[in-house]
Amino acid sequence: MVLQKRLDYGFNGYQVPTIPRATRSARKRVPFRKRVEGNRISAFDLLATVAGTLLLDKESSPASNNAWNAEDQSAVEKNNVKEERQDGDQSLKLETCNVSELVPQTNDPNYSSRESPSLQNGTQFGVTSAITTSERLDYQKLINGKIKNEMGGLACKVETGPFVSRTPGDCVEPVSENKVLTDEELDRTNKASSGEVADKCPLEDPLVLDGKPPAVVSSDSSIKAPSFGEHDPFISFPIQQYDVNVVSRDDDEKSSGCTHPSPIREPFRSTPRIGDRRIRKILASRYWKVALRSKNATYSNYDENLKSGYCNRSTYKRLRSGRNFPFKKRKFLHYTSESNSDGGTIGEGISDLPEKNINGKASILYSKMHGVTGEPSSLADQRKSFNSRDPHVKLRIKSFRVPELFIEIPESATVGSLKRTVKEAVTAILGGGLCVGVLLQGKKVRDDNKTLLQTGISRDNQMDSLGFSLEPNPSHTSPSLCPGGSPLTLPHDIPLPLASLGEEANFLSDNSILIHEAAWFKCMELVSPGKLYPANPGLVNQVTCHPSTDPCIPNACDFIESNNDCTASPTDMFDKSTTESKALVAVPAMSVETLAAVPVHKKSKQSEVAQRRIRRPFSISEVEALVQAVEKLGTGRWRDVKLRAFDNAKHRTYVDLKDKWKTLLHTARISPQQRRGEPVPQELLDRVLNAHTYWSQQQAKQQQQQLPESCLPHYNSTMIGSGRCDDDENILG
DNA sequence: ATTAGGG
DNA sequence: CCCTAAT
Repeated sequence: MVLQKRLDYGFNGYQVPTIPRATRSARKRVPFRKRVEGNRISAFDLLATVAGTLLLDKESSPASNNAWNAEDQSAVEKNNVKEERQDGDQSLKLETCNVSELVPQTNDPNYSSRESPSLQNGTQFGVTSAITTSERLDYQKLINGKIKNEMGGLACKVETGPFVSRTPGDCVEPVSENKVLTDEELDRTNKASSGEVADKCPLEDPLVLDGKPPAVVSSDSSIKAPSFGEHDPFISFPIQQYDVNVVSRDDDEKSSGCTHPSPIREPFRSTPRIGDRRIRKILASRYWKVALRSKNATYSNYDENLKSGYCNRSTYKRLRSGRNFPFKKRKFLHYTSESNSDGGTIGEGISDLPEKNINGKASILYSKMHGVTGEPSSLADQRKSFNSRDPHVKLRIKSFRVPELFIEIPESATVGSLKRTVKEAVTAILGGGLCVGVLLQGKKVRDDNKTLLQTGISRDNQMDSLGFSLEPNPSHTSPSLCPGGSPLTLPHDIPLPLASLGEEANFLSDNSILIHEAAWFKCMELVSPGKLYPANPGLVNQVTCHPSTDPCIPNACDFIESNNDCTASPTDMFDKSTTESKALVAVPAMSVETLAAVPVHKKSKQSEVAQRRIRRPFSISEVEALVQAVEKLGTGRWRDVKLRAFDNAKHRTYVDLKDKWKTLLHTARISPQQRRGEPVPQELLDRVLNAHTYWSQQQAKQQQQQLPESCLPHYNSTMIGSGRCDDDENILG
């Protein structure tokens, strides 16, 4: 129960920082954003925290959880029926967590064209598949703020699908994921598993290495593709894998680029039964581990827990949607880069590996990387440019994938604009927002100063296990990317925990993590499960950062609550709620508002521009209509002016009209020489002045005399010589 | 949600 | 046009 509350509580404010301005009608006023600087927490701290928490959670009784849930569900449903279809946001997500396929070449010409199936299919794609599934599911939940009822069964299936074949209704083992993770954590931290000993390095797991991607990939299409909202002009396309590679792979086809809603009920592709617990555990842990690298996966972790643990999709949905209500209308014009790179290695100069470590030839390779969007097919051809001089290491990277993108675009947008948008996003990523990671035998090569020879890359026997990964560069605020937060990328192999932070965590170059207040909130929740910390916007939270030198050994948590000025504890809300279910409804709503306040990341200028509405100068006829309406209605009734004269102009809000009147007035008052833009006929400007004068007088009179409206004089537009007052709507008549 | 006003 | 404050 505690877990349930905590999870719900902590998962908000997610994309709050990025509040794009789309169509005016769709824009949602959001509370003043505040910054909470200095929320720092090390990934390891969080790991330790959550690991411990999960250990506790694992012990919680599923039965009791379900009991609570069943009870709660009805209550929640009653309270939130209206949230059923609050949002039809559709977003386009280009997702990939991928790694290049690298085809090492020896001097043996016969070897040159050989692929590295183990690395590709096993190490990378298998993982990717798992992530993709979970992320997509979660993504849909997040974006749409809803889960179709049909999703419930699916949700359970999704949770286990990739790993163990289960029947659709199988929702037992609600904390199975936790359990798996916990075991994994124990493996990692104590080098001793509570159960069987899993491979220390999952990447080396034979099943993963040479196995095909989990069949769940093919079922991805059944999860994504949310239905279009009726009132939402935006379309989202969950394009999970934006594969720019040259080599087509069947594995990915079904999960890539699907933009069409698919029957959610499509049965989950039955996965080859893997009964072995150990394998399952490994896979699951991998799933967790990788999933956390995406903010979406972030949620999926908990979401899965939530769903699987309580088998109650309705409650889940409502809680979810309830929490998200402030954002239901939010539109995302920007595109956000999200890291879910498999490597998880970020920073520390890995990005410059091509130049440094692969002399000469590397530059070609690198430039080709950047040119991926333009002419990806030429990548493979670059192989020929690798001369075969002995001291050189010859590499062939057959493909790269761009990191995950998240794009939302109005459905009124043209296909061309969609293409451009995607292109820009991809280009932006490739243009500098990337790190390149090097993987050797599944391990990240962090020391950039080592030579290839020293590292062993030059040895033929190592070539099979050499890989590259494209990863968003957290320190790089790529233009048009990440306006609301840097990608969730971990400096080390950080399993699950940070997933809970999602986009709210920014990883800094010093291995510390700048977290949003929401993230802080989650942390505190995890640290003190019994206590619901208030999400006080003014709260300055700090978590010291003690990155461990051993990525496998998380440090102890060291939270420092610098100013816990709790004024309104959410627990108070529980006190007023008779039932816990109500509290569960209430708390998320509160947390949303508060959590909504914390964009840590500063928006780049370009993203700012991208979000800004396009400038649409008023035409003369529009000015005419505006002037006429104001003459009739007076100033200060902009809503009426809008309805009267601009009801059809969706892009003109009453605020716009008010602003335009303001500028018109200003224009009328300045000399013609000072005016810019399309000249407004002097006649109109005169009318503006007259109307303004008149209505100002009326306003003054009204204030002085406190006369009722019916006594006010009739404004006669003919007094300025041009207009006629034939308007029956003139209330002053 | 509107309105008013500064930027 | 944006953003905020005040209704």
